[in-house]
Amino acid sequence: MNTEPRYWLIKSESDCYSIADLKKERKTRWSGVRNFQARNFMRDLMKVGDKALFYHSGGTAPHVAGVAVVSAEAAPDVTALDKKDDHYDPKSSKTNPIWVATEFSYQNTFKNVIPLSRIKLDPALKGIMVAQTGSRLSIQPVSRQHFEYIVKLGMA
DNA sequence: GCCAACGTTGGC
DNA sequence: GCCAACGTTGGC
Repeated sequence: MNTEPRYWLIKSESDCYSIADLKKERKTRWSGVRNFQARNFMRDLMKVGDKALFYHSGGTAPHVAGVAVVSAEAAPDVTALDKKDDHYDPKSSKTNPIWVATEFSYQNTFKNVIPLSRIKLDPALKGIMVAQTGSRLSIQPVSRQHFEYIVKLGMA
């Protein structure tokens, strides 16, 4: 296995759950992920203290809005077991939960949001996964360099 | 609202 | 195990 990712990008539709919501709640379970690759990142690699760019997808100008920190490791995603929940998955059960969620805590909100269009244009961010067309993965590893660069832009 | 990208499902 | 069909994500 290659080096452990320590930095992430997590997507959320801003009118569904935004960084302002996280700020208000202070922390949240990142439930509702129904993609195996994204789940595996949470289950196998995310450690308490890992940092994540909070990305708002959807809307007219998708962007990175701030930073969240992993504050608890993966635990079964209870929304998969709840028949009334939008993310209910009949294949999951208490004994075989299938889906998990880590917990994220609020760290900060960028002074300037960093639009995807900006990310795509910046040579320093060449190769970042979120800028690749059709990159639908809702949890993505980010290199330390790219993470720190975006945070610097966001807080400048 | 359109459509490209791509993950998942299911027939064979 | 292949691959076509289907569904979903998400940028535009």
